[in-house]
Amino acid sequence: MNYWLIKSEPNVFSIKDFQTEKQTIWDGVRNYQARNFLQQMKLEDQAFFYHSNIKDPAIVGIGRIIATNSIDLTQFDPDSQYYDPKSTQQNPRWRTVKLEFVTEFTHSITLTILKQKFTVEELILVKKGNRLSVMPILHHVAARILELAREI
DNA sequence: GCCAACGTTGGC
DNA sequence: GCCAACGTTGGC
Repeated sequence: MNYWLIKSEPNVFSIKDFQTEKQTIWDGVRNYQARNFLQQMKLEDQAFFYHSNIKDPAIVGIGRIIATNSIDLTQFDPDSQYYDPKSTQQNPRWRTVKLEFVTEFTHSITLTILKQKFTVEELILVKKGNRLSVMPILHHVAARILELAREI
């Protein structure tokens, strides 16, 4: 079982929304590196849920992968903001996964804390200017994040 | 709201 | 294939 981190702007989709809706399709990813990581996700992998683009960005909870490597249908929808006119049904560009809500941390782990606890090599998230919205998390880093979620 | 960092686009 | 211009992300 592997760990990932996915970013979401809480104004758009928050951990509370996730909890309420129980499941969500992680569509709209339009970055090749992030797409490739989405494709590598396996059933039962877990994803740390990160709130970005707010005053105190933080890891706020966890989701679990319940469907892998699905076609992202929004790429074919001209009315979607994620519409990609260059993608074809024969050769779809963009993939997605389905996630199930697992937990919201009682104490979220802020970016400030993450920067104190982890190096850029351990956790690319803490690198200045990093914009990757889907990334793998090393096992030992995941274990320490889970500890932090209990300790704080 | 600013702007650094980065990815993408398109002219050449 | 290079790279300037542009658009977006996201921390601050």
